[in-house]
Amino acid sequence: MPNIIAELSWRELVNQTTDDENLARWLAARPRTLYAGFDPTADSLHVGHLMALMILRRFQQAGHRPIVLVGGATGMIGDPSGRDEERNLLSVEVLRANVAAMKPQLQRFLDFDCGRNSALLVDNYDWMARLGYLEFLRDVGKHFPVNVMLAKDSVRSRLERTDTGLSYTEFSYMLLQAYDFVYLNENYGCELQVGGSDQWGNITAGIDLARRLRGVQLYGMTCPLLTKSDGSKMGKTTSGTLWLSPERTSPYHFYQYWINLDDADVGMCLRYFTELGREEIESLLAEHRLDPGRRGAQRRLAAELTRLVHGPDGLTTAERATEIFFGAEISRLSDTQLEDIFADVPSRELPSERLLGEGLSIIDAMFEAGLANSKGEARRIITQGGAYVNNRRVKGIDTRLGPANLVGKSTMVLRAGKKNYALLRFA
RNA sequence: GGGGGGUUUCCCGAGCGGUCAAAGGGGUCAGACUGUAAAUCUGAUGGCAGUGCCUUCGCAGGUUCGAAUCCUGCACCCCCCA
Repeated sequence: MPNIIAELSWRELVNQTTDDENLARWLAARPRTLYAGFDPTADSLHVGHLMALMILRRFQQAGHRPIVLVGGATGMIGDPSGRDEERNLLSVEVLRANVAAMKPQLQRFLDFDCGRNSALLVDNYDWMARLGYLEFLRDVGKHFPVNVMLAKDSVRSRLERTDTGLSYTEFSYMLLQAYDFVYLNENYGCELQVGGSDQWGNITAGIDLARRLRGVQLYGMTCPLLTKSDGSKMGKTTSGTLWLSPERTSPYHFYQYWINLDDADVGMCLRYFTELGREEIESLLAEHRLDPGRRGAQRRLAAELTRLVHGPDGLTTAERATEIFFGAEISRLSDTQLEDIFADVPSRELPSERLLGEGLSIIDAMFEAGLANSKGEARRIITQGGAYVNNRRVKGIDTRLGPANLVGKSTMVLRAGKKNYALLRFA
């Protein structure tokens, strides 16, 4: 079997393991079953999940069996790890819907139908829900010394803060996750848990519990926490999270995020998120150093990821839109071409009468198109020279738009700043 | 249950009863420079109309010519003692 640890190591995906000496050998001996947990806090996965997904994917390709555990139960509690505030709890119905929505996305990364190492999707609600409190305290809680729990990073850091507290509910979280591991071991032969470095405490808690409860030795591995060189969170933009579902984040925007990635982060992302080999990544980075302006590494990264997440069609759409937005002349396009290319761009329909007579004021146009949240903001953008109609800068605040400004028969392309487009259609 | 501290515009945070749409920082947005990058610099940053009106300082009342600033009640948060 391929040496999965070696593979993960050169990609710098290994932060810590519970057995540095033997883990590689243990994994090479025969196919193993491993799991990673995902909180179903939304109806889509996002970029923050990518690293764990890719790790599971690599394990599967190396012949191991990955289990995706969604925390239908633990999501109701909330993991305090890496959180500086108490969480809001989610309702059962919402969690259910979220879990269901995640499945098709997972299928892009993992093969759920490939024989003996098919991936598995489990929801801990299925076993947690019927667990009685007394039973749980007796069988699980008994094995957790409170002083050990208090020493865990996730708990201690929260207790050190004076402005927020830590509820008993969140404090108990690690017991639940520990129990998950034991449960998966008993029922699916799962012996390894992987997660972000902030999961270390929870993972080791599970390993301890398994040893005390069943006398079995389980393993854990964490990957580094994903942060960008400037300290901001990967996959977060001003407009919010970068989601994996096309409904929430269009392929174009997804693609653009990676194109725009800082030089400093592109190597890391290629290693973490793509399946390109070591040599190929090295040579991409070498080229990039010679001519960073071409953004060759970013382009490749964006292409690989967009194809993986949105398929070849999604990639094509994204690339074509990019071409137009950052190059070609808009005025030559027909209505159908526009519709195609700008499919991702927010559009707004207005009655065509508004173009007649005096015409539509540029302030109203920017506001109606959603490029400004208020007319004051529209005014500001225009005054400062950031407003464009069909990629031509608008000269002044008194500009009015008439039928002459239409591209094709009924469309107008507005832009605020360098990259924010919106369409106005007139019917 | 008792005592103390807190709740300000996107975030942090300052705010003598009037000159507070509210300092400062961060963020964000736009511009310049660039490589659809980073850094830097400039400007903007409650809403609508323009030198005025409206909404905002946890919630609800009250005192006052006038309150984010004072009083009362309520809610939530934190800390300490039981």
